[in-house]
Amino acid sequence: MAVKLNPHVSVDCVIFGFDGQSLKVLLIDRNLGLTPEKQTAPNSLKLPGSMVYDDEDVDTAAVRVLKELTGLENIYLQQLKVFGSPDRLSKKDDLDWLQKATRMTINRVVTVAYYALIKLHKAMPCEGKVIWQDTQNIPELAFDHRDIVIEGLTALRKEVQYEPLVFELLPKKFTIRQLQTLYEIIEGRKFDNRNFRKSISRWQYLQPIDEKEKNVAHKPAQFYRFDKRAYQRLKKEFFE
Amino acid sequence: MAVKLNPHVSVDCVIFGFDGQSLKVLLIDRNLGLTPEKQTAPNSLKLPGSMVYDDEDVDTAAVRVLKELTGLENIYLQQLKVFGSPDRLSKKDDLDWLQKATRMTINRVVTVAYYALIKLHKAMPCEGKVIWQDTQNIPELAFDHRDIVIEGLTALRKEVQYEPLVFELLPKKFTIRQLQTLYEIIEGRKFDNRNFRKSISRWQYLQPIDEKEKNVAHKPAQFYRFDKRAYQRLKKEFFE
DNA sequence: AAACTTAGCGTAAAAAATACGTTAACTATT
DNA sequence: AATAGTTAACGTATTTTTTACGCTAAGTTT
Repeated sequence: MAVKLNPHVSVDCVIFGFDGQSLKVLLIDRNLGLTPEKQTAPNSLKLPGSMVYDDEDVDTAAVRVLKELTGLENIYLQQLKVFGSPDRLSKKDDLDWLQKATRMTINRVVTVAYYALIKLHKAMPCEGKVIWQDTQNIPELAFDHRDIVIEGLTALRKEVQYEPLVFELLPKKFTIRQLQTLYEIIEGRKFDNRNFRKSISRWQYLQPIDEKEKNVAHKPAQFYRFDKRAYQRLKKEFFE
Repeated sequence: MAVKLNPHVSVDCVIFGFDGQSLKVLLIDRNLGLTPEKQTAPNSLKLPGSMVYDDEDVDTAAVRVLKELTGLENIYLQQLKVFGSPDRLSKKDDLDWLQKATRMTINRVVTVAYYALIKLHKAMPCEGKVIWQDTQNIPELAFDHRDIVIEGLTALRKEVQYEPLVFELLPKKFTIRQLQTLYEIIEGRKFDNRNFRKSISRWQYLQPIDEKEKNVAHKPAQFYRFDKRAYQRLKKEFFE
């Protein structure tokens, strides 16, 4: 490895995506491509992450992990929480894997967890190499990564109440139905469609575009887009 | 020092207190008690913090810092954010001080910032040794501690909207006026007293006690207390 | 006893949230 | 060509919450 690592601090990213049906989280199978004897036994799924380079900003390390994996930049990325228990690496499989992956003897890593929101329909270099796990059903993962995912879900559910995060997960053009479905999935409750429309009709940053659904066996829905500039302007005005 | 340190990860605590008039943050003067020639030049004020011990949970380190300083336990304490820029220690004074304080050559520390809320009127062992700085006016501090304080204020302002954090800052018994004043200071805006009373009258966890103000030159105010159990019960019911 | 000061209640109006029914526009099927 | 099936999109009445604003109460000081 060319770059010097800081063997004490890592970053891990909980990357969320929405496929129209359900909320997914990106997981990596650390056994993928390894010969059977090199593989670690169960819980081979983990979050994407990396040690922080020796002279690298921690936040930058998270951006790097995202870029390397998805090819995407300018993604919504937030610090989630630090996981700093001294026995985070207590499972033997995890320790072994870490040693092989970093070629260092490590017995403690404090990790800074981030969560990111991406538009799932975009083509990504990691396609086929990663697992998009449904967030309704998170299996046991490597290290304390299951806890991290759950913490990420909690944070997303909270933040989505106050910030228009859903637009980071939806495609550029979307219908009101898609918007409502996504809110319903994240918040885990149903909305009355008529009242939902009424409430979002106040959002000046939600703009209809000159396009409708096609080839659907029902009345085609209007497409909308998120006007980020309008949103930021309104937010600024609000604070003045 | 008897305990082995992890020279890469530290914790820093933004400790808030309310004296009835204004919101304060606890700062330490690192020159205090040093002979003049040993003192570091300007910006000698810093947040309380510590390196994380080698086998210590990061959260536990923050609890320890709080306990050592204030003697208090079971304090409201939340992770705030990680400050992980590689040039956090860029000021020469800061590096020198760190070297003296830890007796180690350190060129990078990732710090996990926490914020804590305490009841200011309680007696504390650190009394006289620390500075309670008004949050309206935070001077330049050591390291990036000014940024950390500002981040702490932002987090407090946000959280106070959704959680009854104010009761961690108020004395056990308090008046509605004190409660309102604290909200006004944290949120930086005024409330209509009549409407304020109306809105809090729905809070079932806010309970009048059998005591009123004494020796005040006006109608004495009713004292109230925060019923934490009732709050937790109501919160639990809400999520079911 | 009069003046001063903050506590504490109440009502009317506006805004937001909730509950609920019907028509519109398309495709697929006969 | 007509019918059935499906989701889009709109509107109104009711309840709840928020906002705006005025007056009396209960102490201390002079």
